[in-house]
Amino acid sequence: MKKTNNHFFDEVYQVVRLIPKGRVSTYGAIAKYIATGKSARMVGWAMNKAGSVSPKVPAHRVVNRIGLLTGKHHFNNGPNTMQQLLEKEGLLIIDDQIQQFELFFWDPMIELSIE
DNA sequence: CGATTGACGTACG
DNA sequence: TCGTACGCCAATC
Repeated sequence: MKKTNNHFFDEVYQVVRLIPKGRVSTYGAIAKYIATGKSARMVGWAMNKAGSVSPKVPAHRVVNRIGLLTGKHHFNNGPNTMQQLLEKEGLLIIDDQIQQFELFFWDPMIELSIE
C-alpha cells in the first residue's frame, strides 16, 4: 500500500462539493486553499478521479482561472454536459466561457474562511 | 524505474 | 497586449 497524500485529493473533493449551486470555483483557488496554490494541476487530476469516486464531485463547477470550461471534454456524457449543467444552474456561458465569472466565483479561501 | 502527460498558473519576452 | 516558456506534483505509459 502506498499512502499517498490523499489528503490533498480528499480536500479537493470536499471543497468542490461545498460549492453552492449557481457558483463556480477555480483549480488555482482550490489548490491555493489546500496546497498553498502550488498544485493547481493536481486539482485537475483530482477532478479526473472525481468521476471514479462517490458521490460524484460537481466538477462542472470547477473551471480555470479565466472561467473557461477547459475540462468539458472529460465528461463521460459529452463535452456539452459541463456547459449544460452550469447553464441549468443559472450561469451564462458563451464560447465555453462563463460570463460575469467574477460574480459567480466561489472562493473557498474566503467562503470557508468565514467563522 | 525513467520519461511523458495533464481539467493550471505565473513569469517573462 | 498577446504569445511562449517554465514550474508543481502525482499518475500513467
